Amino acid sequence: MTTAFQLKTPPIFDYEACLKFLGRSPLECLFRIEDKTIKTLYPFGEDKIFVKICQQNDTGLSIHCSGFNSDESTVIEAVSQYIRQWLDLDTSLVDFYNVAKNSPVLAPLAKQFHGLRLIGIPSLFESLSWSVIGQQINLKFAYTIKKRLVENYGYSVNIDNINYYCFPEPEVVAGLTIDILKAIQFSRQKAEYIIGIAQIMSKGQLTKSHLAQFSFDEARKELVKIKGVGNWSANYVLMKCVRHPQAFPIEDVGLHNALKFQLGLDKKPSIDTIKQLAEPWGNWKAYATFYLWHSLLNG
DNA sequence: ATCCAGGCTCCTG
DNA sequence: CAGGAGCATGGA
Repeated sequence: MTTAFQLKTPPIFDYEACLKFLGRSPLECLFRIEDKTIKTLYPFGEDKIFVKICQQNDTGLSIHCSGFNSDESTVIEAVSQYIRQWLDLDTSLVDFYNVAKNSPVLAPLAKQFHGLRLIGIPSLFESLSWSVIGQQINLKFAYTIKKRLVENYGYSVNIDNINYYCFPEPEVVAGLTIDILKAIQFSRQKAEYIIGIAQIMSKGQLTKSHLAQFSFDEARKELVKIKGVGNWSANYVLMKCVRHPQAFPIEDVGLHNALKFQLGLDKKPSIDTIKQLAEPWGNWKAYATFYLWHSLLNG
């Protein structure tokens, strides 16, 4: 079946700023951007819904869905929720910009990227996996590994001669072996970590809804218990998936480099320096981090 | 060739 | 708890 609808956007929203972040890697394999339209395959139970998103006008996005058997109104609701989470459409940015105004580092970025939303990763398994993959390797290589994992083990549909992919399900990854993952250039450790996470999740011992019931600090402690998930990864997931605004991956090299550049330092700032610097950001540390990451994109 | 990359675990002191 | 070694491997 096919359906189309409009999704209202919040007052402070810049679709093209979001597109720029989404388009940051040519190796991205979970969605495509073409003519300012985002095309992706959204797993919704048995349905793998082909979703096209484009800007309709200043107040809304135009959403087109196809390839589903579920009830139309159910699909519209689910896809709406998915996009609102992905593009963070339900957050008011007014307070963030007030905080940014008083921060020498953030003020210019807030102006430059006005309307940019914290692009998330709604799937818990995907966000955890991506955080593990991204540990201590350059982003290009991380995207390459993700692509191999997705193309080999993710559900795919061919539409207009192009393959669209869903991130692999935990049940699938739980059944893989370390050697299989090493063959697509996971390190042994990362292969162990991601299979372990997949096993925990496929057994239902870790779910996003469960995690969402915890406070930020409780959730962080829960995540850090998982082998392969340290403080950086936990904060990354809480920032991009569970969407705690105070999540702050302070050990992040990209954050360090962005601060170094923004502050005109000759060295990367120390963790202590960053702690002090970020203190006034209060509950907007996740957004601040995201804007700093975005400042590293050129062009 | 050398250093770096969106770190983590495990071991010491 | 803080600090450090070892890990693993492509990119620039």
